[in-house]
Amino acid sequence: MKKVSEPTIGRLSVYLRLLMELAEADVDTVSSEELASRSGTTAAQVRKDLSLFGTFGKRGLGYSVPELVTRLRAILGLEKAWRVALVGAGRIGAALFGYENFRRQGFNIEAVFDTDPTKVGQRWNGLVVEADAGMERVLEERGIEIAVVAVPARAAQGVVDRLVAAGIRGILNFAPTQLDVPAGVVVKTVDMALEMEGLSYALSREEREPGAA
Amino acid sequence: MKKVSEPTIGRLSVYLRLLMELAEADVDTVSSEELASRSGTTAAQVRKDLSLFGTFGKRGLGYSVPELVTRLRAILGLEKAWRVALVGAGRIGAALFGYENFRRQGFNIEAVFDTDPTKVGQRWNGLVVEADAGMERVLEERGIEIAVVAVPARAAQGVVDRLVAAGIRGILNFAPTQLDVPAGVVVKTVDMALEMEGLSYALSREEREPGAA
DNA sequence: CAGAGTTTGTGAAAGCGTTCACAAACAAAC
DNA sequence: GTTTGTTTGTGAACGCTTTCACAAACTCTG
Repeated sequence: MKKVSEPTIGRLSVYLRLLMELAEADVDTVSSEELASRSGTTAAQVRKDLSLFGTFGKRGLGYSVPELVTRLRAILGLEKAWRVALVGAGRIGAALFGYENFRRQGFNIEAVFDTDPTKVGQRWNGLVVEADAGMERVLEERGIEIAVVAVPARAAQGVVDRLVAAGIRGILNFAPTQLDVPAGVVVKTVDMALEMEGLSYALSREEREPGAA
Repeated sequence: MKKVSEPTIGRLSVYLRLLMELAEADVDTVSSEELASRSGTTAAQVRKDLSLFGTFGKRGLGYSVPELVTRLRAILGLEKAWRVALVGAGRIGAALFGYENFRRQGFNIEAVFDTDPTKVGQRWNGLVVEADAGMERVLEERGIEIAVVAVPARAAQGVVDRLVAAGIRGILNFAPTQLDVPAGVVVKTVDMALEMEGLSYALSREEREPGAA
């Protein structure tokens, strides 16, 4: 199998989302052109992305929506339900916990941890917030596979070290900090401040040299 | 001025964050090597990134921390305070509202909007949640420059159209959907589900072909 | 069933971003 | 002041991703 880039995987997720909408609307066939225009890319890009994983289309017709949904879900590993733990029961943690699109794709939050004694013991939608101290044991007991880190930046590396030691190999990080993990552990960072600074740059730039962007 | 890529801007933000920490610790000089190892990139990359905007270093010595902080803040447009509106007073909106790193870099949330009548009128840290209907007027009155869209996906495009019509040219989008905007308007999307699916892909892949990643 | 019209899959070309490698510039030591 | 050691700035090479372009494969119509 050829090498697959990060951006490609991101686009596959986008295609999948669109395809599920199309399936909902009982559309049964879609062209690369249609998919491209709805996802903000080009038809050639769509075909290249898909061709990395097999040949799913029919020439002269396009792609079968239900089939492509199935294929993409398989490719992205979304056929199983993932067991997820949330570390940090602050506002970001709460937002994530309530995020619909999470559960819908099979990411089930099955544990919530925090250090704050006033938060420990609270019920979140039927799930009890647990003390940070017992984290390793709970991760093991519940077979957690993915952790979401939503703690302050200065605490993040420590948490991550513990998660890695406990066997977690996938981490979604919200702390605005560089994390070091051993090979074999995957970290994705969501950095809102970074995105805002990207906006700031683009807007300042337009004021300085109009029409440049 | 040469063309500057998205990834470069992202790295500049990271460098700035590190430099502010160094400044806090009264470090006054830093090498590209040091900056690189702390930000997870290479020394050559750091120098290339910075060289796009001028020559800030001293050969044989490195970069002056305070000077580079100033320069980066200028480059990223962070010398001014940006007036930001939050559209959508749900959980994600609440998380963002309380996000420290936002205000610290000069992004001031000066209006919050929602359609839900039970939310309108609530006080958020001294700021009253306003009805969606009066959005355009408030944006104008308060000179809002950047909007954060934290509404359900199906409502996002409509909100964005109104924002653009009202003169907003920078949008941070949390809705998991493709947004169409005219040229000159910058949209950055933060898509948590997408990142999770990236994790799912990487983890599934490792199970199928260990050591591949 | 033949012909006209679509749409895919994919090598090849082009475009970008990263890495390399080294001369130039400076600091520090003696 | 000279030498040794360090670090920057940058053209060139490299590698990866995207775009192009078109033959092959299929549909649909009459």
